Amino acid sequence: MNEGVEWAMHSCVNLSWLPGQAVTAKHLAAFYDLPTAYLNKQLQALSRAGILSSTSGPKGGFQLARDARKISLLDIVVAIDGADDAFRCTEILKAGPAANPKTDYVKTCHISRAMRAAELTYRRELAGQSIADIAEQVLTEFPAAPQNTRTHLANLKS
Amino acid sequence: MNEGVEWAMHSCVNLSWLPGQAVTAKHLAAFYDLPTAYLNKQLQALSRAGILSSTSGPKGGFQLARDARKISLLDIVVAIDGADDAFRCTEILKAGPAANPKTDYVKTCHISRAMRAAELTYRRELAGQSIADIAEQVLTEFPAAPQNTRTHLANLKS
DNA sequence: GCTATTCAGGACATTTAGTATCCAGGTTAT
DNA sequence: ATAACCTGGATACTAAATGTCCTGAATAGC
Ligand code: SF4
Ligand code: SF4
Repeated sequence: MNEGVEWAMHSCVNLSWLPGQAVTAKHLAAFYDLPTAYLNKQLQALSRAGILSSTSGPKGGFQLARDARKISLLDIVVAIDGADDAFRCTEILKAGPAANPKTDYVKTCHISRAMRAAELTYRRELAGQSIADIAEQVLTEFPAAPQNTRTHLANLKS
Repeated sequence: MNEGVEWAMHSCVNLSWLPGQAVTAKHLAAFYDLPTAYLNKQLQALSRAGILSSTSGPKGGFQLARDARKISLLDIVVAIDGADDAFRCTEILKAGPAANPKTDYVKTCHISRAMRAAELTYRRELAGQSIADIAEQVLTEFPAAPQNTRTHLANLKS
């Protein structure tokens, strides 16, 4: 899985501590010492997916485009890593004894179906977890986290 | 995910139609028109994992090392694709405001935990499906499948 | 208007992982 | 002895992930 997924999730949690405030890609990158230009690409992907909203110009940056409760971990995975399944059925059955060009083996093959079923449970689990859920868990364990994040970012700005 | 997983699963189902019979890598490859040497590597991995047993020499080949009911889809995925999670926590928190070299973020980070939980449901689903289950489903839908597989292989031998 | 800041995104370059081939060595049935 | 077959290392090729750079467009502040 693309490493940017991790960066994106962390960045979204951080942004959830700063509602309505635009944060530049440079600052989000400096936060975890990530390559700015590359993180920027991931943020653009989140923006295209409607998870973040961006504003150009000075005082511009990124912020959550909607309530953190409405942003699931699956949303982020799909935005960064694509919607493809990990298991790719290449329909090798087309060369086997039951070959039939008209058959869609992705749907009929039982192996393909079993793998797809597993992926669906994976996605269902991720869809049930939102950025707000994560933020709430962090808040419970580390009540100072939001303030720490804000001051850390403020120090970067200096 | 490694393409060999699909080859391996298909090959295992085929082998389940021929219990106690050794089938060469060449024939298993010809069955679906796969690159022999490369499929051979996957079969070796299955062999090292104890899923297949191999015999050298003429009349040699591969066969299931244990009852197909005891071979789960997860066993095959792990043997071919490794046991690593798709989501790799690179512990970027170590560069953040709460940095603490002693902390194992893989275990403490809530994002890491959420992703791990999803992977576990994925694995549980795959662990619950065996090669025998797949073979049984195929048999129900296509009662002639085992015989077709055997004759197809026999024709390749000629 | 001018300038500095920032996002948007295409064009690369680099690195890593997946795919594929080949060969030399060991095993075994005939 | 020979031919068939697995084992595993070495190597090449290809695709994908990772990372950098540069141009262009938007915009806040002066
Ligand atoms: S998973 Fe099923 S449909 Fe896909 S290539 Fe394998 S056998 Fe064919
Ligand atoms: S899993 Fe959590 S702790 Fe680990 S690197 Fe990702 S965000 Fe940081």
